[in-house]
Amino acid sequence: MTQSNADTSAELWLNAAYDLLISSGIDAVKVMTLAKHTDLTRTGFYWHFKDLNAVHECLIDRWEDINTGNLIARSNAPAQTIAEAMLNVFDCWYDATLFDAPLDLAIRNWARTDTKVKARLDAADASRINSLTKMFIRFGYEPADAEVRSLTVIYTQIGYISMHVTEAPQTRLSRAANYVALFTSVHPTGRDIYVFQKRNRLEFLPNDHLLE
Amino acid sequence: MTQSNADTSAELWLNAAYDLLISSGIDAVKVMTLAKHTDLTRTGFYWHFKDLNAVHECLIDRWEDINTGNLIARSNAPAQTIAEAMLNVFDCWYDATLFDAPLDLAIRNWARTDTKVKARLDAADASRINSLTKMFIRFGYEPADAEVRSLTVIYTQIGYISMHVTEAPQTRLSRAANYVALFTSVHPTGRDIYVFQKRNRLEFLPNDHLLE
DNA sequence: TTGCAACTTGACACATGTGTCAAGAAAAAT
DNA sequence: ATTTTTCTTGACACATGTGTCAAGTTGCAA
Repeated sequence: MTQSNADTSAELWLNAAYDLLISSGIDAVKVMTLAKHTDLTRTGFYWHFKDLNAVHECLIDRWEDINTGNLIARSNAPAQTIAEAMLNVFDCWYDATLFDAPLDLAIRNWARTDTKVKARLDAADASRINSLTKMFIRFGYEPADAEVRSLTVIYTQIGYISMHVTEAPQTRLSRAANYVALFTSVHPTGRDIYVFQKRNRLEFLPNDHLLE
Repeated sequence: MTQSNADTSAELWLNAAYDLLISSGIDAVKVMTLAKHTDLTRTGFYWHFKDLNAVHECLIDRWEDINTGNLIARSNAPAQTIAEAMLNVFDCWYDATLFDAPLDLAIRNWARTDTKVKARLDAADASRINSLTKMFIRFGYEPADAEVRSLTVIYTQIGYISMHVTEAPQTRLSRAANYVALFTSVHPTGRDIYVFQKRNRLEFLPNDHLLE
């Protein structure tokens, strides 16, 4: 599935590495295994990459760019209210192109055994929390309060991923409003939810009554 | 730390395997590595165990006995009210001898790559949920409702473990009442909390006003 | 003191994995 | 038409890991 849109064969190798990392963890990402999955020869790998570690670096870079990158970008998106700002961040959990949850989980498992990865994960978590904290502060929250709220957002999201929860789209959407209320202590307006729903191309459910 | 109370050297091997599983995952549990950690020789391992797989089985058995075993036992403990029954189950999250959270997490990661372990994990989860569901049903909950509540209990707990959350004892205790209320829709009495607190030898906080 | 349980030492055969190298083949670019 | 990029084939040296075996040691126990 991921191999389909590969321009170069370097991307083929990378995509195979990505698939294996997601499905079986970093210990499964081996040159021999990658060769089987790409239908290329083992030695050809070394034409593209110095060694296995080079691919490892690429995987972490991809994760950092997509996940931490987009989370920070969404927390800096312009908004009139904190509810609107929070829903901007929520895009990450509703749009798979903005936040790769399986990759985040795989990186977290990898970090359990690799100190270098652990260091980059800790740095990423710190900058994610920092960016969210700044968002809350922009909307008038006290710094200490803002940080606790940011931690709660991050913890809840990581817990959700770890549990591999699968909810029906309706369930997910209906909960979004509750989570916003929980995290910000401000109830999103019907308009906020409508815009969020439309932006994420979620199914239109019979909840137009939410509109003001 | 775990090696201290080992009677036989078979237990020494098992404890080393346990420590490695917890800290670095099942891929780190190798005969050579175990030999280094036990200060025994590699070949001596085969005097006690048929092969590596035998130790793997022992680890899963230990996990099943302690975690699934105690969870089911606590959900069957006698209680007057559902709040009391729920707090009986909560003992597992507050008493490390009743439920080994790091082991549960390690087994869950292992199950991601090993289908046999996945099968045993699924079976364990099913019987945990089944036992909790029966508990709710005993106290008059509708079967469908009882199952959703059981799932919520399990999911919350697994999420908590996955996040490696560390809370101050006061925080943990104060949240227990909230969780009971959330899971059962019944507020525990001051007496319930007092008994739970005493049973788990938690610090006595200035909350005697909770008593009826 | 005899014997067994609990090891150690050192070897062997085997599998899987890494990284390198030399000699090519196939296709695309110039 | 020739060069360059993108590979393949097959080999080599090496490391790490598994499982087995033969022969010897150590310490406790009957």
